[in-house]
Amino acid sequence: MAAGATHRPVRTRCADCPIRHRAVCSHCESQDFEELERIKTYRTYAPGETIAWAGEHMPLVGSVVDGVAMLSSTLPDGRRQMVGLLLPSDFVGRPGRATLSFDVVAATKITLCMFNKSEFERMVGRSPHIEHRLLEMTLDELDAAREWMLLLGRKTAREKIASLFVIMARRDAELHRNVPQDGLRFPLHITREAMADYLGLTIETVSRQISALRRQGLIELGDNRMVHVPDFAKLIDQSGDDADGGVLI
Amino acid sequence: MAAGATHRPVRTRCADCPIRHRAVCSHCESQDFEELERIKTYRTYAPGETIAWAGEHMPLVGSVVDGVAMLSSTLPDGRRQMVGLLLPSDFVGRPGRATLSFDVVAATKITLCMFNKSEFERMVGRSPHIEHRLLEMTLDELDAAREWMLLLGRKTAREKIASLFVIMARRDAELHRNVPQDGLRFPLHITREAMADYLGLTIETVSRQISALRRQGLIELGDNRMVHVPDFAKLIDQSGDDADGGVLI
DNA sequence: ATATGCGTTTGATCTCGATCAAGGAAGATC
DNA sequence: GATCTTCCTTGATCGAGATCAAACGCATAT
Repeated sequence: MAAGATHRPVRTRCADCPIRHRAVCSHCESQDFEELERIKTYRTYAPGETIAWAGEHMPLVGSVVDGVAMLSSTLPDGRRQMVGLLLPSDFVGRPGRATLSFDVVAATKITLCMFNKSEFERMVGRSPHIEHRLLEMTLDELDAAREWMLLLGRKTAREKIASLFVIMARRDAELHRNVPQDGLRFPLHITREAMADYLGLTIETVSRQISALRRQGLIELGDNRMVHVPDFAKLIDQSGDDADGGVLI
Repeated sequence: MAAGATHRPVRTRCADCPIRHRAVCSHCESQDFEELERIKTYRTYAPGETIAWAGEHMPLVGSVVDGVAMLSSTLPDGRRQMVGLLLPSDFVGRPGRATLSFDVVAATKITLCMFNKSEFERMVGRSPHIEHRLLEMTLDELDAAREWMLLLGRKTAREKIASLFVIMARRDAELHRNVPQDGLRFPLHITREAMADYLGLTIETVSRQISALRRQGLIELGDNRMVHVPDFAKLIDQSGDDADGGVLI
């Protein structure tokens, strides 16, 4: 970086790095980025493959580069609940913890960008900014988990499906910054089973509700699992949430 | 502290401090404790009183000294879901965030120990250990929220009630370190409505399931809202979870 | 004593989503 | 091209929990 670079926070984005959206000084922290770059490795998993089991020792942390992974939890009799959806740029792993609390499973073909956890932690120990960023990200995840508790505990099947589509649409939009024209389009990578596990429903109910939304013209399913939402506000109406602020974020 | 105090981490507990269970060096960090002591204030709320509204600017952080508070979320049409139960020693507030995401409501008469948020944050900025501890606590809350997602999405009414009792019993036991003799005893402060909001049920279903557990001798309700669990393992059996390790933690 | 109010319990009935069952669509594999 | 296999859809039926309704226990107020 040129001499005389100002000591001012800048917001950078790096989908391949566990610490994304860094709002720290790029000048004094650039060496962190470089070190992260040096130690990173990529790994790809097939759909359905378990990336890590709950309770397992997990020597890596990282982030999703491409594809979708699920955090899920299973009761002794096999009932399963997804407790987190990991989309591109999401953090994977538990800094400062030896083991995972939940299974991590690839929902689609997925590529992760991984770092050795102890090396990452040593870096964290040297740089309080990274720990601060980790805290921010964890608070965001906690908020998302709690929003999901409202969905699981109090929403109807119809509202659950609509909410899922709203969330997927928003996540896709913030990733691609595409300007909506004749409505929104986004890919629905995950299977009916994954949706059911996420929403606390059965696949039959998921299928029926999607059919119903389709019959009412709220969504259209195209090729390659693309979903087209002609009127996003109408979909939000079905989600049970406040339509605060209208479209997208 | 005597001269020659060793530079060794000790685990201390301070129910009145937001940073509880500190596993840091008591020698070099004692000034943090002292500063926390200096700026703390107490405040008591009546049952049902709203401590803070979602979206509100919250200039304080702190922790529960005595009583129970609820974090809850409400849909536009009034359906409510509790997304967190704040028991004595739990942290309240969002360090580094301007506003709250959820309502904070006193479930019982409750006493909080509060700190000015910006003063607290200034302290956090000076001491990376505190931020580290905050991250740990937030990760714990995230795990708890995700456990609860499994309950909300996949457990039956019976299992939900049993799980709640198991959690309350464990929380009480870890607070009082009472040795179980003829089973466990703990106070059930919250109303049927609060339980229903927590479990994603109606008060009628909560009442019926509690009556059923009582008829089967799994729990007994005594005076002053005390619950007696003659055989904790049998209660865990009803919760749907693995009976891993048996009694208590 | 009676009234008022709140939390709780219990009963009767209904409904939404689960369960059981069958068939269809689109790739893979041979 | 035929046959799996996997995922998805749709129909018929069932049942757990919601809803509607009434009454009880217990406190405080009148």
